[in-house]
Amino acid sequence: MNLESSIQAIVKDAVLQLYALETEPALIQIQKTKKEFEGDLTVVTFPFVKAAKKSPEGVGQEIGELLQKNNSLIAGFNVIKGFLNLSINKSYWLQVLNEIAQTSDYGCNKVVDGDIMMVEYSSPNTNKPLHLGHIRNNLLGFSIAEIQKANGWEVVKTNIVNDRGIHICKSMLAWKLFGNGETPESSGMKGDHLVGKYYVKFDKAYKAEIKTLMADGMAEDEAKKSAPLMLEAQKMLLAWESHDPEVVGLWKMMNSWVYEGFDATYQQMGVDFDKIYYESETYLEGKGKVEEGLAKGVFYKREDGSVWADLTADGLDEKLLLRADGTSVYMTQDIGTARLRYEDYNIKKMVYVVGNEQNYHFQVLSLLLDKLGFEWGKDLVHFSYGMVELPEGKMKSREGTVVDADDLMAEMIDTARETARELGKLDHSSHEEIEAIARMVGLGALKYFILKVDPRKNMTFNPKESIDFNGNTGPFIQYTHARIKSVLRKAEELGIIPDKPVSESIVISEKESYLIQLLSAFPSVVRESGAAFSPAVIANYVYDLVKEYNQFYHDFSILREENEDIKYFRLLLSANIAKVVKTAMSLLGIEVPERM
RNA sequence: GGCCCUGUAGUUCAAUGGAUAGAACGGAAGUUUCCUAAACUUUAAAUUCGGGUUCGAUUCCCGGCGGGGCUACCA
Repeated sequence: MNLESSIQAIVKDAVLQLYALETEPALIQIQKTKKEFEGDLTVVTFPFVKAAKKSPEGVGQEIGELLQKNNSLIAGFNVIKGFLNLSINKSYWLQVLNEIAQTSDYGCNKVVDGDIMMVEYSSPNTNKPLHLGHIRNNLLGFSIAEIQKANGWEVVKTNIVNDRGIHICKSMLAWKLFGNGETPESSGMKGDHLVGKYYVKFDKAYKAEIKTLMADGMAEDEAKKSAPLMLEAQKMLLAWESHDPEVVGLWKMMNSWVYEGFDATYQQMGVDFDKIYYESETYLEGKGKVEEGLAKGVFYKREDGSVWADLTADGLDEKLLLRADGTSVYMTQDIGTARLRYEDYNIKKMVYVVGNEQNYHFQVLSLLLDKLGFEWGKDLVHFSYGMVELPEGKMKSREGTVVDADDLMAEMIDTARETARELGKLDHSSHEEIEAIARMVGLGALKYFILKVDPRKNMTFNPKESIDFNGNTGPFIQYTHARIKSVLRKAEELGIIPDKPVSESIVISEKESYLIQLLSAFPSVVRESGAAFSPAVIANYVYDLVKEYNQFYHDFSILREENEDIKYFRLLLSANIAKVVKTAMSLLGIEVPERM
């Protein structure tokens, strides 16, 4: 039983005794006391005022007195307006610290017991390299997977690679026409970037064709449809679908370049997958289900042969499921992939990490799966996140305003290395160590920058302003961890290792008990972040913790403290803050260095 | 047009219906014989507008204004 629910229970009894008011303990509002007031926990008294027929202050005073009299946990209280601020006994906090210190997997909850959750994220197209939008997707996907693991789920991280379709044919065609046999080896380019180059080349040449056609008097729509390059790309797609060996050979070769590139990017980013699905292998899977739905009368066929779902009764539109020529669309494929996944794994919960521009799609998907009789259709989770925008608006790959993932990560690492050099931080470190730390810090800055924002909201990234390394940033948190580790190393040289409980009778400061209180909140933060699908909850928590610790570090001596018990206590406190920081950051997919 | 999301300091972000709306960057002013100054301290600076519900609204509801998205036989 945690402190908050204990207090709720005691307050419930007090209210019953004083005012004969029956309340649900869970409805009693307990909050952490604001920093500017004295106390640890605050009871909001307004809800009892009516039954008590007294002023909020009076109610607070009465409850406070009763609690203090009857409960040794309460060391004191004060009432301000309708807020009853309770001070908790310091020995209680020391006891809490000792418990935290002895819990090796502190922060992990058994909210569920090993049920399988599948998290789909990344889902790239194989015609261009990953960009900043993918970075947000990948970081959120990886992080939420880690967070759900910490909450007891067995998580299967999955990726569906969009490796077929007209857009893939475009880069293939451009390479065939303009490539002169260029390969990653011959050009020294990373495979995904090389393929992306031809995707851009296609678009340029295609636009030129449209322009020419329009100059000859053709309407724009018509020109777009009849440009020779587009017709050629469509022909290529048909050839691919009929397994034309030459086209398939080209496709395999170029895709293998892309995968090599993606693998490098994923590895640098520190994300991974347990199971990868390829659209080329799954895109026909949904058709059977649609036919089934058609037979059941859930869907209907139009005169031209196309198949539709009528969702107007559910407040949505009509949705196409099979084209007139019998080929499948995005929605059909997602139905098929979902079916496959549930055959492959005993999934209890399916999570799609996909941008909020597809909210409608997933609303429909959920409904369709439900109509098709999948009992899990209704409660699939669309982890919908906001776009990353530039100051001038949306990133547009065709206008060359996308921020490339590889470039950005490399820049961040360079900046980290340069900053460390300027500060003279790593003058005595080996080359390998400097590189490892620069990578941790550079990526830490980037990842924290992205993850601290509420995932649902759009966020702005200004490429001209570099991501900060000071203030509310990843490096700030990493630095604090490194500082603590440094103190712990020095303590170890003195023969002090904080691995035993501390005496619960020593006198500690408000700052110190507040730090313990923050530590004690960690498991519920992890739970809340999992329930809300928000890594930002953890990011904000760990920042608060570290900010408080830095003030403590500045104002208190640790190793120079003369009282041995207090010195030991501060070491134990510091060690456990480092432990929680490390765990919390790992849930964000961010590593923390031992020194920096 | 219809549907959905969104609007907080100059900027980027916080705030289960609760106290004097928190931070960071940027601005101004400080702290280093002392465990790492990527730190710490002080300071100026914000809830788009109008109604409603409530003891109490940045938060919930209605309306106006602004921003974004979806509304493809693309994925």
